[in-house]
Amino acid sequence: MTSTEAQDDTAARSTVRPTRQRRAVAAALAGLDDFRSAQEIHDLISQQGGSVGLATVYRTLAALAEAGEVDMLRNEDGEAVWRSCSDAHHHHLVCRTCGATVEVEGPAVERWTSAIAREHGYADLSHTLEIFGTCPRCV
Amino acid sequence: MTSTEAQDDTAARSTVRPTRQRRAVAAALAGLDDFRSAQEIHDLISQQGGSVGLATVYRTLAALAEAGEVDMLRNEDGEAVWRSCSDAHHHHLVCRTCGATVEVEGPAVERWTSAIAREHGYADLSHTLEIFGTCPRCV
DNA sequence: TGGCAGTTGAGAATCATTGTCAAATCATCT
DNA sequence: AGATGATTTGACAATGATTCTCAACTGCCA
Repeated sequence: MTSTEAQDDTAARSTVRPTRQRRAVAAALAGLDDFRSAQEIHDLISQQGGSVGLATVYRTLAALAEAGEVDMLRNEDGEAVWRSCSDAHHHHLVCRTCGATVEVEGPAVERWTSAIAREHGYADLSHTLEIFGTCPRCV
Repeated sequence: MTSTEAQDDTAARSTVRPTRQRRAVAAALAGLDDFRSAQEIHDLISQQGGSVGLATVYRTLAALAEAGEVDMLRNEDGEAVWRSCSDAHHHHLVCRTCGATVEVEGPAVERWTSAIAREHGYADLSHTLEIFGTCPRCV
């Protein structure tokens, strides 16, 4: 990836086709505002009468994450969970119990991580920052 | 767990026995300064002539992590990796290639996360913050 | 020195995630 | 409409990490 994002002549053809399945996954995500596992999203689609293979759900989620349309993070059990998100770089405040999520931004943190990394000569940075807690509704 | 952490009269006996296996794991960790997977630690012990079951390595690492003597985090592949650590709360700057790690502290970040969480009414907080990059030695 | 709670290990069992590959779909060209 | 080649899908196998099971083993203290 990251190479021929092309749209030349031949090899062009954006490749990513908006199929029924992909739309189903996107729709399921759109109807949620908390992080869910691939299994849960798969089940959700089934419950709503849809039918999409689990493997396809994984593939679609991976593609969406790659495209920056959804965020993927690992809950405290190490399981991958997804959620649709805004474009800008941000982090999350996630309820450990119900999954309710708040997107938060921390420019200062971004600056801090860059500074620390630079200070130690690390390049090609990335970072993870998630806050877990119990939301007000879960007492 | 989380129940009878007791230390009364009878049931007392700190329970955790320093066995050959546990010492081997601790020793292996002591000889490292970067994050390693349970498998790697297991292999390392074997290479040094020791013999400890993989399940035991997992159990010991979990116990050490619980006791706060080692840090456990998930690398970008979602695999759990461990490393001996200092007592104080801190975060890590980890080389994506060789695993070289720098412990870093960020009082400001701690304050920020608390403030954000409080602001949204979240309680019983915890957070993860890891910085990944390529260390100077790995270009 | 015995007895027992705490431990261990080998292998089975889970479980999330990814790979395989033939069948189904699509977009486009005739 | 019909042919055609590329993409996508899905059922299922394959991986791989982590946990569970349970009989055998071992520190420890009386």
